[in-house]
Amino acid sequence: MAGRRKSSSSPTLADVAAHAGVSPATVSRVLAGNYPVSRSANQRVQRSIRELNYSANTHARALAGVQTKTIAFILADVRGQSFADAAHGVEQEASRRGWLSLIGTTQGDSERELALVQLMREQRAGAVILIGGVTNEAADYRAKMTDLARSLHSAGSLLVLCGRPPLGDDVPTAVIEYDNEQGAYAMTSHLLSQGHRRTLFLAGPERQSTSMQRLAGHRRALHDFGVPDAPELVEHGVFTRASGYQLTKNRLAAGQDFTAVFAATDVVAAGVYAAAAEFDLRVPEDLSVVGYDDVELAQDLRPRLTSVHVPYEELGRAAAKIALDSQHQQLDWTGAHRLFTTHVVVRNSVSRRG
Amino acid sequence: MAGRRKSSSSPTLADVAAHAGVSPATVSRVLAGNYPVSRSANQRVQRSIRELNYSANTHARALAGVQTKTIAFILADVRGQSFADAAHGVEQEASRRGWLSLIGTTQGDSERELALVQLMREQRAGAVILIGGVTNEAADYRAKMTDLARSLHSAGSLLVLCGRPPLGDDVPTAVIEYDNEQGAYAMTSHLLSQGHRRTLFLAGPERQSTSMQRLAGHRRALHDFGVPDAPELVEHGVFTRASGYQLTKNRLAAGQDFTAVFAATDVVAAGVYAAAAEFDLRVPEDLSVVGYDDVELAQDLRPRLTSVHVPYEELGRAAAKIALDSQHQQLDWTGAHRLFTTHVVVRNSVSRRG
DNA sequence: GGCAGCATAGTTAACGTTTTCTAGACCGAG
DNA sequence: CTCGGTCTAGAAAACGTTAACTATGCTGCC
Repeated sequence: MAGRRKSSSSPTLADVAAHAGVSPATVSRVLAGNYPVSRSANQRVQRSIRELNYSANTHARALAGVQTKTIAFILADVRGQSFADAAHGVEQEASRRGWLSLIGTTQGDSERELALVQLMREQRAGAVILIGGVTNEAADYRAKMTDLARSLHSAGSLLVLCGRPPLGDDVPTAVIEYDNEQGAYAMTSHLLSQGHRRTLFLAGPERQSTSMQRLAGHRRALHDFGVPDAPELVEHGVFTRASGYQLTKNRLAAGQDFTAVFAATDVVAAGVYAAAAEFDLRVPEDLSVVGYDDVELAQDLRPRLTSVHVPYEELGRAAAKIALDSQHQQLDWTGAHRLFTTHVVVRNSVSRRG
Repeated sequence: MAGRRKSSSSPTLADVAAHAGVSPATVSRVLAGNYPVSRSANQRVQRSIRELNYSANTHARALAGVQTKTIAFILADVRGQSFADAAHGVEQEASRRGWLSLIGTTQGDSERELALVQLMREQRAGAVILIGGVTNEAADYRAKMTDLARSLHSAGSLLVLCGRPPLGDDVPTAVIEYDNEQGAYAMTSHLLSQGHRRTLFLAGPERQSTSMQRLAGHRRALHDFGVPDAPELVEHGVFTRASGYQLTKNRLAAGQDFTAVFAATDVVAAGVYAAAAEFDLRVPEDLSVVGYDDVELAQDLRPRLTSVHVPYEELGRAAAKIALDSQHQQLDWTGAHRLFTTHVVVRNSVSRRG
């Protein structure tokens, strides 16, 4: 039992100092390079660092007041193309400025989401970007997230909400949204203009904001074109290929009573294609299909998928930019609210009807 | 100048203690729940925590010796389906055990990769998982990564190499690989058995391990079938759709002298499809195409893409499992070497020739 | 009624940095 | 030569926790 120190622990700054025959302060100075150190001392320290394979302890450093330039990006699932694109945008902008970005995933669980934000706050991240619709609108969730936003803000950090509704006017966050309602409106208008009067809408989860907004846009377009509301033409599922496949398959098995399918997401549309193929329905001759997000996949589906383009990568870059500006240049982006527009990209998955 | 403390900083444990009228130790005990605290003190502390909106400082905590249950997963680009799947596997396994997983991206830059591993080591991550082929085999890179592996190991952590070659027998890492050479061998054998004698191989970067392994398997199969080596039938690019598209387009413009294309990756194959369509070539009648990875996209391409299946998600789970076991149960996984097998999934993108 | 033992509480020394503050040494100028 | 300055270097006080010690009432037992 030779002392309490674990034999496996890393060398500390003090170890390096002892090895080099200088004081800890000098080592720290060599590391930081913000204070004159004599040539000889500098060299000895450098050598000791190399020989001991020393690496500074971030925690101690952070505790002593040095900001760790880290920005957190939180999403439901990395496997979704759209948010992966956004993550890439964040990463791009962050690394351009010498910041590190870390990605955390929630699996759509709002508990996990709260826990992650909480953790990032504890880790004193420079900013936390939350992307993706919010599912659980329980007052409890809102209250907790509001607390976290305030807490982050008062710690000099910033919560950026991306693609989700603001928490409230008095909550210190920046908000970046893209137009779900308008995009869906435009897409449904397109379908209607092509003569489609009965469109199956494959929505996402029933209480999910993105899903609800897209559905709302769809409904508004129907209304504006004087097409009666048909609740039986809306199905709720999740944003996966399997969900799109299963839902469509069930509908087709029950007898097709629609000429088009508006999938809430491109990957859901891929599932629709698969189901249609199983029933020997040709797209778009027998069934028109449209999606949302306009990810790369939309161009690989045959026929190419008509979709609503969302500039995810740019969205991510913008979020990172706001987050980092609020840090660096002391600009106050709190309360900033940006809205990205979306537009329909017409390809070959819609036929003319009527 | 009222004191040095930033007015915007978070409340500390001491603040909570003062507010609740107890000592810091008591607050810490309430938080940790590992020591008896009277009912009344407990309640007062809980209230103070809520009222001050207190959140513990991870850095201080970590410094005091509490392990932050964090595992890092480092890859080139989140936008790639395959590694995103692996990331999901890691995340699944980690969260199942109450660990947090963080994802960092390198953009294929080995400098950034080293920096990230270094950072994770500084952050005292419980384990670091590195996935994806290694590009830069410069001795310098190997030396530095070896140092980091040793350093992580001596700090009680573990470096897990996933889908990349080991650093050496005496370097303390765990290695998980999937068979690139064998998979490519099997795929090329399949093409040969269908009568294809001239196959364009779209490799990845020239010095990238995954790319080189797949190419090696391809070559070995050619050799075993007595097909002469044709260096002009190998093109190097990157693992993106755009790269596959451009390379194929150039080749087709120069005059087609091959009956099949073996794309190093499914998304590269998607680019091949696009280029073929532009030249009015039907797949597979005019041109056979195969890929590697077997991501979801392979089923959405038309015709469905024949590909080599790699169990990425399982790979991620296995990596996380090893990483966490080495932490929790004190098992020593150093030196572990697991090899996942791959297999050809035959779909409709290959026609019979000759 | 003194005292072991228990349930609580507080004190204080880490943990590994950074950063003020203090202090020697050396230098040229008056 | 003595006196401001300029360079370097070290000492020591943070930073916010945790955990090992101490300390204080009590309870109940001989």
